[in-house]
Amino acid sequence: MSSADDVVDALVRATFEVAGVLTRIGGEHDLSLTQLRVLGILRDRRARITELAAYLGLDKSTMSGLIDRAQRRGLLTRGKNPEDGRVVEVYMTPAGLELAKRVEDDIRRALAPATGRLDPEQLDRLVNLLDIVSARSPRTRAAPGPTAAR
Amino acid sequence: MSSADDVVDALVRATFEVAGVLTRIGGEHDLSLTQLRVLGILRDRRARITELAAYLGLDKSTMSGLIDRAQRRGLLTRGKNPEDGRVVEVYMTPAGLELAKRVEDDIRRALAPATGRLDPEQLDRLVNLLDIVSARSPRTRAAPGPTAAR
DNA sequence: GAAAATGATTTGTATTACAAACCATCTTCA
DNA sequence: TGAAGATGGTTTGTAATACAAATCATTTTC
Repeated sequence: MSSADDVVDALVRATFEVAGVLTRIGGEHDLSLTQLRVLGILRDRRARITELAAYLGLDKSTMSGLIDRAQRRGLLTRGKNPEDGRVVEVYMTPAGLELAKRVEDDIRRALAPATGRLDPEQLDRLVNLLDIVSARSPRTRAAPGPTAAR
Repeated sequence: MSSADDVVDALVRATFEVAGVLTRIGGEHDLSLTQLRVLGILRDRRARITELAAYLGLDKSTMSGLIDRAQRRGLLTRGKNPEDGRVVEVYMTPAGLELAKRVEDDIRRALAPATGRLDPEQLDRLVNLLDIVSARSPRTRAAPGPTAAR
């Protein structure tokens, strides 16, 4: 059985490919891959430093610096937690949200040639398969209709 | 149509997940994600500095340093090109090949829980879909037999 | 209320990355 | 042929990323 090996190859290849696109698009907005992720996470919620660090698998000191620079650029803000004086909550500024939206659009545009090679059924299948791989199954989709057999 | 958006989400999520695994496994062997890629590329062929840089989307000066450190660790070697005195060819040492193999095994092991959630047919489908996304279609597989409909 | 734990920042060091300047080796072509 | 330009790498300088250890401030625990 070579499929198990093949899928690792394919996953790794796709990973580097997508990561390359993300790095390029991020770079066009002066954002590193990590900063891109931070913006992505903070798009719809605030989070504390340690929480972000744990989620991204980074040291809290690394996170501190990352937040510093993004804050200096006016993309996000540090706030206090009224319940616990030690905690720092991070959330996006309007400018940050604006940038995040632009970047997201660019990413969709940049990946369109790749995803565009798939027909709707294949798209659906790929989403489902990736969700399984990411241990996110099953996806709560907009259309709860008859999704391909699973 | 939300599939086109969903697939970007799924791809990005899977990318960060796989990249996280690669970063972790690499780290266990004191290898950055980039160094991991370099080893992966040089596993079965030699390459010149500029070639590697172009392939990885890095500056040649970055590549130079990367090679420096890997060479200092005894993982790879710089050689001359007899046809063109300017060119530096890079290739793995036995120790580098050894390490690359160990890392690859570890990566397969680390991804096994994720890929293991797929049955053989799903594995096959995922490989094919990812290959299409990576503009690599169709894959020349070990088993040229009746692959699932495409 | 002192000691321990927690959340974040600071400091120091290595790596990654880019750009510009530089050196050596081809290539071109006058 | 021999100077000018192009090409392939390295060096140097700077910034960002990342970790670890030390530090500071604020809870929590006993």
